[in-house]
Amino acid sequence: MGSGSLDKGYEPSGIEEKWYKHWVDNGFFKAEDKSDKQSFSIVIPPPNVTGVLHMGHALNNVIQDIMCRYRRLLGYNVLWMPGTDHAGIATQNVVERDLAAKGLTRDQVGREEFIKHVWKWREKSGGAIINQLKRLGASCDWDRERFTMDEGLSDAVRKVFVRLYKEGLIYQDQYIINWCPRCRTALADLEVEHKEQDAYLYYIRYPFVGKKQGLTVATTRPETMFGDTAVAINPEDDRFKDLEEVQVTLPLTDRVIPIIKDDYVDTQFGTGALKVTPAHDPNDFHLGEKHELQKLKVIDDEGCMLEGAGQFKGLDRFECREKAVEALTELGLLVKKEPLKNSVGHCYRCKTIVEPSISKQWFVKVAPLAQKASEAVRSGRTRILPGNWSKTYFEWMDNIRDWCISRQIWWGHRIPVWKCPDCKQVIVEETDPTECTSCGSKDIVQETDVLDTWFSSALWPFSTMGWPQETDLLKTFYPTNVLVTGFDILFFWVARMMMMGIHFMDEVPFDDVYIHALVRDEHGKKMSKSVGNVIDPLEVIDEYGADAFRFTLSAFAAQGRDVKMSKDRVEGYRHFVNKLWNASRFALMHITQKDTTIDYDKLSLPEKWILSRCAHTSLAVKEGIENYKFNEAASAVYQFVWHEFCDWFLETTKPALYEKEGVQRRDSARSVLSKVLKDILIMLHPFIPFVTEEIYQILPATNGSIMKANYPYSEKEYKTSRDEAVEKDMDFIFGLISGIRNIRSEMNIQPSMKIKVLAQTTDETEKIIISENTSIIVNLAALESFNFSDVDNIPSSSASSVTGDTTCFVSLEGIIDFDKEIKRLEKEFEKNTKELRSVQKRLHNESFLDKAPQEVIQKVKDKHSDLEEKNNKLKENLERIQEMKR
RNA sequence: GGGCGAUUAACUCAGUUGGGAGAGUGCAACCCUUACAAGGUUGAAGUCGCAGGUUCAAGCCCUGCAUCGCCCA
Repeated sequence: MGSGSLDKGYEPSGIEEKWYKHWVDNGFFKAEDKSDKQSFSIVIPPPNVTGVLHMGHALNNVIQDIMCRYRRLLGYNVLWMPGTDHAGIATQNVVERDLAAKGLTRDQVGREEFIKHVWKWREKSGGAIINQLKRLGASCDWDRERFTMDEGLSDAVRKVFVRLYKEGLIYQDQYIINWCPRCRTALADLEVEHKEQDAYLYYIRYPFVGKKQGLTVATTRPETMFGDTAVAINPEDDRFKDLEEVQVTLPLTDRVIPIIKDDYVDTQFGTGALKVTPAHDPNDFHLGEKHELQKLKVIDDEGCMLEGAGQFKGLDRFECREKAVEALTELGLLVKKEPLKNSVGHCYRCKTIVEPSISKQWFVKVAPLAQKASEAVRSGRTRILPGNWSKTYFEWMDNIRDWCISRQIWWGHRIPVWKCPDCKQVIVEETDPTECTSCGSKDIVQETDVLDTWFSSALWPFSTMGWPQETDLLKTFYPTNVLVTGFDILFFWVARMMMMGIHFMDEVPFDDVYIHALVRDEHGKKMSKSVGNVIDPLEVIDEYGADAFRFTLSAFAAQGRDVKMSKDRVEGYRHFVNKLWNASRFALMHITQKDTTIDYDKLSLPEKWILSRCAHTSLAVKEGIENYKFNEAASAVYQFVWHEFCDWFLETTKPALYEKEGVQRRDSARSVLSKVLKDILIMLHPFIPFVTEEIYQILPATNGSIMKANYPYSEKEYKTSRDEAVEKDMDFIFGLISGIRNIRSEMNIQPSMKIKVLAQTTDETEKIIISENTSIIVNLAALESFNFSDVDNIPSSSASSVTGDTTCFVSLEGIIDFDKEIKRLEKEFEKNTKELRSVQKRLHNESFLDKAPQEVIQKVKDKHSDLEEKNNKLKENLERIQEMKR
């Protein structure tokens, strides 16, 4: 039970740290390994251990936190599994940079020493992002935090590798792969980013043997010519119909290479003659396989030219390009060069241009795994939301190529393969071998490569829960309910988790995959350091508070659209938090510990109304969160709090609270206020956890932490509270008040000036509603008096407004401006007439009456009579005032 | 070249079984009314990208086009 009061203005800085600590200290984020409660689980997409929190992480984790906090309010046993991945290449780069600052290279320190350096770095500065997630309010079960290089997860990696190898799904082969000459490692196809660049297309003549004439080939990469082992033409190409030559000489070398024919060659591109470099181009590689061409590697691991380049040996590949073109020009073999835009692959970690290169690497044979993973989504076992992403998923899964998993770096899971140099035996076991299983030699050597980081990330949903042990945690929480991620790692990660989960757990890793938007800057541009449009989430939190920031992300997180972020927007939602704060401050002036029960028989109309709207809102928020429509949930509660609870309810209820209507009315108002505020706080807690906890703790009629509260929705409560008839009656009163306020404003009546209003109606129901709520009208429209009048007693100089069947006449004795009032009424009349006409048009349309459903026709008819009635009244009022003017 | 998405008020965007267009910000006017000026009241503002089609009825469904963006090759 709380006590005390709130400071005058909302100040986030003090409260956030305090409550976060309170939650952690009390173990509120902890999942139970075994429980009778329903379970709900999410594994975090592990951020890089080198990472710092950016907007994408913030959105991603706020969404997860909303779901976890919401499920806890529903009484679920919730597991939100946190952790980081070891980001092999990225981390190695960071540590190498550190070493370079001391004038050292990794080769100088050696593998073992280098790994020690990485661990030291990790101790010191790795995982900073974890603390940043805490600033955001993330309610992860931190005691279970995992790291992909932890012992347990490494065991899982080992087991998976061995099993896949023994099943024939992992193999080693010479193949064309993407090589980053800077990181000096192979990359998976996915890890290459293609960017459009300005380049030239060089036309080079390859002379026929002993002749001047030859075939002209077109290439963007002249330096690879030294690796050419054929020239290919399309057999259907008319240009080469009469060609008798079968060989050409390769310029700048003394080699002679064959002319081959293959319908793969695009006759539209270049000259129709294609130089074939099997060792340095993926397409040429396949062509080379087909035609059994030699694969001549001419570029080394650092991007420098090898022997085959002759005089250019040792040059950097791009330098060689220039020099080779110069030499060709001198020989008169460069026919022309023309500008061209082409797509060039870059390393996703260091942005160096990758070199396609032939190399011996380890691969996962993914087709059989992908097929099942694809099927799981096709059958609906796992849902990808929004649904259109499943198309992208299928597209990839169905055209998947084998996954290169070996990396020539040191930081990562070392491939558990040993080779015996004596008898060539390959040993792949779960425990480290000490001797050759075949010849018994002690002289066995372990593979030096490590595994791709994504290989271990692919096991994340079950390796973090203790697999390969059969833990309670796995039984309770696998498969997880949902995976939340951006689409940028749909292939990298989601697809691979699906494959591994299905293969090793016999069950998909998650029921749903929710793909959220990317966060961009306010103009829709991708945030990037080089453009300088990055907004640091931590700075935003410092400035506006985590709650305002979280609410902004939620409110903009519409499905299928990017989130455009700017500090102005956050400021707007900070105002909302402030509004909630002040409404609570007001409530605290009135409610007491005793106001815990509501006497449902003694409620006023506004009280019934706010309870009904509150029930409506709790359902809308529930549905929004459960259907991943966080923006809908956020705006439903925003609308309710600001424009229903604050704007109308608090205002209507003030007289009762100030005891102007007796003690019984006061207590009723207090109890309703107390309940609704409490419900609002709980509904809002998943979105803005800190401020709701702060207020909840102070509320007199609550106990303990808001994290232990129950979400305010049940079918039963909804049925008793929701009352659409009440909402309609209340809307009528509000409409009436707005009508009078409009007159006040348009006629420039000072707020301090109290006015007299006479109402006239023939509708008995409206009469009753009005009489029961006159005081509300008098208060909110700032009236001196409000009375009924009969037809004959219409006050002479008055402005009028029509609501339902009721006309209110605002008496403006001596201050009325006839022209103004005529204009005002004319405008209203015009608007109403326009609407009336369109409705009439539909009712005169026979096919409409014939074919539209009965309810729709009835609705239109009702609308018609309302509009018609209103139009008559407006017309009467207009005529009357025109009469008065004369 | 293939695929996906966007186009609605000045700006940012909502708008699912198709029934006649909404919000926030901004703008204008008035107001320090005892929770809140980080506020209140009132108001102005849109041929829903263009052109066809389906339908009694289209922002929503279909076809084509334009512009912009993303992914894959």
